[in-house]
Parts: sequence; C-alpha cells; structure tokens
Amino acid sequence: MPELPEVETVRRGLATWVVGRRIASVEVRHPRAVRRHVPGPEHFAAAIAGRTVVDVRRRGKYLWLPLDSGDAVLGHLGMSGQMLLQPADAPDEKHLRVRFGFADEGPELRFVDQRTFGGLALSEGGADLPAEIAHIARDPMDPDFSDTAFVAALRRRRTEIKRALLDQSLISGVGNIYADEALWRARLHGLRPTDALTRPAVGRLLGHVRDVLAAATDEGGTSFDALYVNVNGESGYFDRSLAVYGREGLPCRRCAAPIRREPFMNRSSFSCPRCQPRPRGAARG
DNA sequence: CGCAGGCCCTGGTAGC
DNA sequence: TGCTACCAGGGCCTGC
Repeated sequence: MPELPEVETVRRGLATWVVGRRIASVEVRHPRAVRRHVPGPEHFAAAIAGRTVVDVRRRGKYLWLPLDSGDAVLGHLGMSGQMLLQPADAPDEKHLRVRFGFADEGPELRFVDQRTFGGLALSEGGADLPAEIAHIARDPMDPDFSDTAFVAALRRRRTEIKRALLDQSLISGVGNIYADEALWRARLHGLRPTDALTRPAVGRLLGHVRDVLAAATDEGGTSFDALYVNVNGESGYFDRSLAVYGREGLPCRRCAAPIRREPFMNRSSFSCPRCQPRPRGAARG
C-alpha cells in the first residue's frame, strides 16, 4: 500500500524527527526485518550504533538514512511497514521489528511491520545512493527524471501500459493504487499496449501520474485502515479523493458509469468501462 | 535480453 | 459460533 506519496510523507516526518541525532542502540526484534542485510542482524546493529543520522532520502518507494559514516540505513515499507517515533517507555507494538534508541534519550524510532514484506538493511557507502537500489529508476518527482527518456523507453516496451507503470526499473514510486488513478485521469485502459501509444499520449499519462502523486502527497497519502500511517501514527486523507481504486460499482466521477473491477496479476484493477474502453483483442477479465 | 508469473507474509473478512 | 478460504500487494527470483 505505501507508494510514493506515503513514503514521502514518512520521509518528511523522519527528516523532522531524526536528522542530526546520534543513534545509541539498535535492537533487531525479528531477523526477517533485516533479511536483506546479508552479514546478519548483529552486524546490522553494530554498524549503526554510535552513528549520527545526517539526512533522509527517498527514491521511488525506498527510503534511506545517510549516516555520518558514509553508510546508510536503507528501508522499504513493503505493504505494511511503519516508521514510528515513540517515547522510549511506550509499550512495544505487536509487530515491532527493529528499535533505534538515540543518545539524546528522546523519542525512539521503531520499524513496525505486520506482514514483513518490508525490511531494513545497512548499505555500505550508500549515503548518496545505495548500490542496492541502483536498478530502481528515478521517480517522476525527481528533478533529474527525464520525461523524454521515459516516453521513449516506455514506447520501446512490448507490454501493457499498467505493467509498465508498475515496473520500478522504468519509473519508480507508482503502485497499484496510483497506476489505476493515473490511467483513469488519462482515459486509458491498463491493458493498452505500450508500443501503440503515441508520444503525446504517454506524455499526458506521465503528467497525470505526477499530478496524482503530488495531490496525494499533499493529503498525507492514502490509507484504508490503520496499516499505513505517518511517523506520528496518523493516517492520510487521499482515499477520499480516489476516482476508481476500491470503488467497484460506484459511479464514475466523470460519466457516472459504474466502476469495474478486473483481475490483474493476482490483484485487482479498477477502471471506468466508458471512459477507459478495453483495447481490441484484450481478454476479458 | 525482455517479459511473465510465482512466491513471500499475516490479519481481516466473507462464507459456510 | 468456529472454522476455512481468500484477499491485499512490492519486489526478488526464476524460467521461458
């Protein structure tokens, strides 16, 4: 569920609360949370303890905390990951995975993750950009994202447009929710073949992707339940603004046709049957 | 190489 | 009531 707007909301919260603070202790409560850190949980904890957080950065759905050692704590929230600032004496969350205590004895940083798809790792020398995520494309809010290169790369693909939007090596930060929302705004069905889209059509779609990501970030992200929250445990409000996602059977906000839901990659796609006609030859869901 | 699909997880809920 | 089945889904990995 956390896509770019949700991760950016968390990044901003962390930037406010942890930059400039020295980490005094690291406690890994569940080894799966640091499974991407090959040297293991003990190494993870030892390499971070004593270091100061100097920044909080993001690319797509990945976050990282550059440390004064030149390394970085790299994190992904997966589906249910949370980064929470909590008083040190607050009771442990049920799904607390990693706890960071600070030398100033102020609020702790806690990584909480119910479904454990998320995780943390120490990226050696990764303060600027962790090598582990070098394959992740820039996201569309990155000032160095190239629109023309994206349009060209997308049109070279031999796949469907929604699959391309979800491909983090082509454009990062977009997940199932915002892909559906951007496609609705662009009046494109997700099964449209990428190589049949014109440059202007892809350019318009990219504009809608950017618009919906920006609007959702302004609202603090989207949340349907208590799983996604910012660092203070608060939910965003963008779910009120969704046009198609999760709105099966409800009227399209443009034309009032009932929103349809179709199976897609073991999950669901939502679209308007009138504004977003299924392309010729595409199998019915 | 590009692309498609399986798998990892667990809490909530629908259905019987 | 209590059980089971299913669903949510991002990214890594494998196989074609």
